[in-house]
Amino acid sequence: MSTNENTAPEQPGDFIRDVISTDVAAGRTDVVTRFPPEPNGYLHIGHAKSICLNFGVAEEFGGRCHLRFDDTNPAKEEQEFIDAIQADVRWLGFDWGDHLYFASDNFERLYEWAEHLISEGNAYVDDLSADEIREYRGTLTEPGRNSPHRDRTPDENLDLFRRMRAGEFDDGGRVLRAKIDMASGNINLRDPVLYRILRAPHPRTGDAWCIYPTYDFAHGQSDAIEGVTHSLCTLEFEDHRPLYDWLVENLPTPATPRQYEFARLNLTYSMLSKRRLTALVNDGHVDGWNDPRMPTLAGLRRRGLPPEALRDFAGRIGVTKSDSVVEMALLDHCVREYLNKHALRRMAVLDPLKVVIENYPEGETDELDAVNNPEDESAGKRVVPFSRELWVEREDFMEDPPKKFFRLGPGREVRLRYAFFITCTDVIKDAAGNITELRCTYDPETRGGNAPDGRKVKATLHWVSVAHAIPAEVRLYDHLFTRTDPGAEGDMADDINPQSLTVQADCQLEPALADVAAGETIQFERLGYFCADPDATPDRLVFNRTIGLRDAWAKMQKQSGGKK
RNA sequence: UGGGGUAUGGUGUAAUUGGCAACACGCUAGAUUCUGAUUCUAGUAUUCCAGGUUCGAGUCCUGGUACCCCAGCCA
Repeated sequence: MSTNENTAPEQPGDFIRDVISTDVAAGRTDVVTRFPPEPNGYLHIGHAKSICLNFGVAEEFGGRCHLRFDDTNPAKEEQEFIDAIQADVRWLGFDWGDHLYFASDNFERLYEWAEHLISEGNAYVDDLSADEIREYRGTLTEPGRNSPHRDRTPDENLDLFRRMRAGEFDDGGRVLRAKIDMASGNINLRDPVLYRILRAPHPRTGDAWCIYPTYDFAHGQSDAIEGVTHSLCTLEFEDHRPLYDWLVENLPTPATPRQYEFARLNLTYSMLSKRRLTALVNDGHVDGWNDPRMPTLAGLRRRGLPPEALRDFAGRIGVTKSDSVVEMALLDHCVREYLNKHALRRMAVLDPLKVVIENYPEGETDELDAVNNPEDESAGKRVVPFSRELWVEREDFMEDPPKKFFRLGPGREVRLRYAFFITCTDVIKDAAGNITELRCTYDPETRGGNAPDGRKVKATLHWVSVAHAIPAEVRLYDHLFTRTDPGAEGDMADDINPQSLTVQADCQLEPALADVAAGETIQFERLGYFCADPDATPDRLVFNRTIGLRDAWAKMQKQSGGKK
């Protein structure tokens, strides 16, 4: 992932990198970070920011980055997510080597440390119910009250805690709490719960445990056990840092990791909360976690976004502590910029209109050279078949074109890309007045796309030979939501874009598209970038539109108040 | 009338010890073009507010304001 440019620092600095630089300068040269997902859903583009930060920082400072699953709540976690998350991180382009960890690997040690806390008088078993604990906790402005069980002796607590582990109590019957300060302004310090009783099969530990540590009791300790030096997380954990530090201080941990918080990513027209993405999937608003409209890595991948573009995006948005909303247009730009340089060009007609070249001999076929990628000569050329009957894009013809419309119209001459100039001579309609076919003539002298007499045309159209065309379905995706801030007012479901998916069922592709590798993103000339979808069958290919090309004409039409 | 954070163009970020507010995206023009794409050129617009210190403040001081997070036995 490193560039051959040995000068340009591709990643600008940020406050996190500043902190690490300072630490390194002070002699703490070992830099260890970690990406710590909970396996209760799929990764999304917000996670990509964190992944790029954690792995990027580790690489830049010659350290390492761990992949650690924070799997402390078996009620919500599944093996499917564990597998998917690993696949997504790899796809994004990162490698954790041997450093794959699970918080659950530390369950035994965490349990011992809980007993340690109890022995030191720093934790106690509470019999209060969840409701009572909430009530005793106080409010944001009023201090809490001590639990009546707060002053049990260490021996009594030890006995109770061991019996919790042994399964003597019902789920939720008792908890272990840290003994800190029920009057703290920071609610996380009002005797936070460290262990709860929960009988649910754990994807890793099965039914070995019926008590599970909370996030707070597992995260920092896992960092310490792994030797993580810089524990990077999002802003909402800022209030947890005092607790993180308290636990590390009061436990015989092998190291003292430090937590730093940065702002999570927000993106216009999308929603990046795992809880709400889960709801989109479960409520059937999308086809699954990898629906191409989803901001999940699996969805973006299926839509055809290259991981390079995502990494570029992550680098450009920066890392700060201020809440912000990044425009989707920036992501779009990163995608187009990468694909413009790397994607092969092909021709495909999404909404076919037949053109008959009247002066072209029937049954004859010509083979024309076409460049695979004008931005990359090494991509070579291919041959495109031409014949008397062709498909062109329906919207590239207007019977009564306005002055700004450069494309085909009665009596107009345009270029067919890499082929010939053609002139429209007749428009054929059905009984209902719909245009069913165009009759044209071509100029044999313009073979290859240029006129020897130097005459110009105002437009170049993409096309496909009818006799050689491959049928396909093309799925056009738009923003999943109509608002830049879905769910900001009312129900998120009300903001779903009813036109987020448009299916073009009978598209016609040039033959070279027959054997595109699934997952490869290609430019359909003049239309956009498209990616073969696994839904394809032997007799029908399926393509997803990754993103359209910028379209000055469409913009003009929009601005002049819709189409005419 | 709790605690923790954050404020720089439309958006996201930058700005050595206080020294001409910069980069990118977007947008608007124009040039080039066998993709109305790409590329190129130009333009557009910014320091939350009020005081203060200073020759000079985005940066330092004082006082405000706005917004975000926290009352899971979720992470």
